[in-house]
Amino acid sequence: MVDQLKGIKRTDYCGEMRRKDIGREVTLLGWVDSRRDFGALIFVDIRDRSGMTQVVFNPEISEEAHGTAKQLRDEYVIGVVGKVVARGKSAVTTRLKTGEIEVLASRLFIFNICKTTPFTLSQAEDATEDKRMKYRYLELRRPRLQRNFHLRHKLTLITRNFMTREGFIEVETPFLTKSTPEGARDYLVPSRLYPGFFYALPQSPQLFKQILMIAGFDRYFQIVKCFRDEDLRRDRQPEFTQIDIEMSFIQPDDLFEVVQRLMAEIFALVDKKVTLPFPRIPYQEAMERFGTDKPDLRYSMELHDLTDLLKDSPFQRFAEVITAAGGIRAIMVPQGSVRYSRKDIDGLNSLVRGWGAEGLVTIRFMTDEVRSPLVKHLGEEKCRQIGKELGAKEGDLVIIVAGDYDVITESLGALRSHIAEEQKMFDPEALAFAWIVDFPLFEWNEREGRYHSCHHPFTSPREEDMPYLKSDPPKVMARAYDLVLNGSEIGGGSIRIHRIELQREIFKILGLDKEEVERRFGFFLQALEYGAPPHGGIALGLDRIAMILVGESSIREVIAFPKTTSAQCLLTDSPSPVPEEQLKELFIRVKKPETS
RNA sequence: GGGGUCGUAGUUCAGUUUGGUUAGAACGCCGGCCUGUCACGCCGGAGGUCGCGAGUUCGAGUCUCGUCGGCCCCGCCA
Repeated sequence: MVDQLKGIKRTDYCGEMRRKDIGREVTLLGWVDSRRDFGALIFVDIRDRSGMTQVVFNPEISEEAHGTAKQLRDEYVIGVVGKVVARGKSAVTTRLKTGEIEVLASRLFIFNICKTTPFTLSQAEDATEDKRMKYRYLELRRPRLQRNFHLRHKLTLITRNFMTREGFIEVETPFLTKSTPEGARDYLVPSRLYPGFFYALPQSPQLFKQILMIAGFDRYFQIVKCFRDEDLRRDRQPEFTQIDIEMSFIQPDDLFEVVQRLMAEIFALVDKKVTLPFPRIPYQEAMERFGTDKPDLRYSMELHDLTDLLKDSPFQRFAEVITAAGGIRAIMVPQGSVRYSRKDIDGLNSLVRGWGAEGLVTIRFMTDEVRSPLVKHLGEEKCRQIGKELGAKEGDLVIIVAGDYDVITESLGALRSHIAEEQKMFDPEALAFAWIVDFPLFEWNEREGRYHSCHHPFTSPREEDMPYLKSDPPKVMARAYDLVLNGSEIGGGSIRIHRIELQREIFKILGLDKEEVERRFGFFLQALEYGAPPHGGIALGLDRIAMILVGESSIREVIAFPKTTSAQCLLTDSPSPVPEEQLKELFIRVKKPETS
């Protein structure tokens, strides 16, 4: 019933045969993608990782092969021996890359059968995501994911080759390492040999790569898994891959230059041209213009400040906001008055409310008419003036939000990307890179009543801001930078602190006492004392880059075995309980949460 | 932790607004016919815990409450 592989060897991949192969005898090994049975004549599309070929079973060629082909079902694993022939003129198809030829089968082997699959592989119609994850091996068999992982492979290969050519060497750093909680939640690994002690999986190899600089490697990189026990998102998984880079004796420009060329090589994989250098936008400016620190620059629709224009407003609500030191900001949606109905605008309104804003006010610029609730408060002339300020023309829509400065900025930022997405206001194939620079070094944490590092505590302040370190910490800018692509943060890094005095001072400002610093970072501070060179680096999110490279909207599509948004693996059913014995060995007793 | 949304045949979905006879369609699956299909076609057939659990009701896929799961977002992600 089922054949042995014996000496059967593949001569060709299914997707690679062309006219030039006509006349050859080939052996193909793969899966049945679909079967069309005409009784005497049977057509089977055989698929492997390269693509598909149509195989014809004709009893006049081989009675036996034809008889066996009767039994074939979707996803059976088969081998076909046959002759490559030209298709008849009317039978040529553009459906397949191999559409000019077909294989006339003389022998057919069935290596394995297959149960009826829980979803149809050969059709684009998508199964629900939990099914696709439970049967991940079937999902991965589909051409779309095959392509994603082939591209991801090329991405890592290009990166390794490029970095090597640039003089970087890849050094592995430990996965079982020290917990340094000041950041994301750690994944912990219990130590068997030291009861009650734990390793932590690295959130990033940050300190190791800095130590490698101290060790004189000069240029390091690593394609490395990182682990963060935080909630998941479309572009966030608990384990993810970084292209981790560190360089000695550099300024940010030296790093930007290398990373930009790497990006150009990566996106050349999909024949996309990357314009160098990438624009640089200070953090503050990004917030003001786009309402986010990771702006999507494929479209404009920038935020405009109307606070000055409306500062003597007769409209009471606006006056109140301004008195309360808030602001009034707006965006202009081209043809928004045409595209958005009243009801649609209600939807946008609840979106900004979700961001904490009180609500939005619109001005619709119609033919010879301005329609807005503001007309009766401000007059038509003032509304037209607002329109002019934002460059609104007939058919356009101005959306105004007033209130607390941060709230209106962020909610308009969210609105901006929501509208652009919904109205398809940009070329999805475009690439818009930018460096976001001049981040503040610290941010005030209300809950803990102390400063936190915006980036991480090893980030160097700007030289010119050093005087404010003690007197006015929020004023200090960091030598930190993010790399943004199409509204995604795909990397972040900084010039590091390499002098121990400064490092100690930063810890002090962060409110960490000396003992605590010693316990957590002592090993690192000690290293800094032994000739640490000036250095800096970046970590690039490989999964996010891969996602954009292949054109997916979730990194799950570029991770072979991803987890659900509740951090489970539906394929292996992890996490799962472990036998008592195993826990005992680790000196662990589990205390289950109270179920109320 | 919070908000939204989805859950009906193997799969994708309709039916839920306004409770009412035997829960439908397409694809897939099983059997039969077919020598140029590629969304093959034609004939016939099987297939349902309407996510799960309570409740309201003479009667629940439909209403209420709870719960589980997928996805999206906020918080979180140095």
